Amino acid sequence: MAYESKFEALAVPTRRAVFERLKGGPASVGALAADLPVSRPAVSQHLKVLKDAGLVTEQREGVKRIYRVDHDGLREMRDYFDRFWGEALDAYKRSLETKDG
Amino acid sequence: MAYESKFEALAVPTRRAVFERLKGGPASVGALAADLPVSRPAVSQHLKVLKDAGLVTEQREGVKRIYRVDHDGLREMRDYFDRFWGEALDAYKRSLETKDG
DNA sequence: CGAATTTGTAAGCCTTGACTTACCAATAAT
DNA sequence: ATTATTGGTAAGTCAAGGCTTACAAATTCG
Repeated sequence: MAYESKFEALAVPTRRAVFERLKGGPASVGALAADLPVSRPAVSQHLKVLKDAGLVTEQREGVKRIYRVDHDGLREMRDYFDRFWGEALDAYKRSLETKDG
Repeated sequence: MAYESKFEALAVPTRRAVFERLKGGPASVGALAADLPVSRPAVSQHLKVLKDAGLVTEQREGVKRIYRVDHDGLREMRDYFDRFWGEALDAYKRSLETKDG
């Protein structure tokens, strides 16, 4: 799963709010929509984007659909920034050594 | 500096390409544009967004402007996902304990 | 000063996408 | 079977923004 779609998914405030809401635990579409200032279809559409991006999972329970944070997808994003941080600092250190030497 | 603008800034592929290019070291607008399939004004506009988001810094050197990764802004993003990861896992562990107990 | 270099900005085009309402499908309950 | 609950999908509207070309400002060099 590429980063591309994850960055795009998390860029929209409403969609990130859905994602952060799921951080506290699983929830149905209706429950999520009840806490947000947008319509239920809007939430449903956001969940589809998050799911396609690999950031949430869907589990059918009767007529309801329970959404949860996808830990694998979340870890990818955490790793991206951990690595970015390390590489940026390495490059910076190298530039200092070059100037000194 | 809020997360909002940083997520939005990194969501656009071209803009993230600019940011990742800067990870390897500072560069001028023209140098960045030379490596990307968009015009120089486009790169300039992306840099403005990245700067306003606190992800890059600008330093004037004569007629050139050197852009660099803003380590503070980058750390904010890294910390965001580190924290998110921890909190999501905590919530998950709690849910397991509740079910078991 | 006048020409060249480097970059930001303005105007305009055009696609993308977030949101709403309306509708349909699927499961559950009486 | 009929009704209620839950949620995905289609169609349409509207604003946001990425990109380009054209232009202007600032610095450097001869």
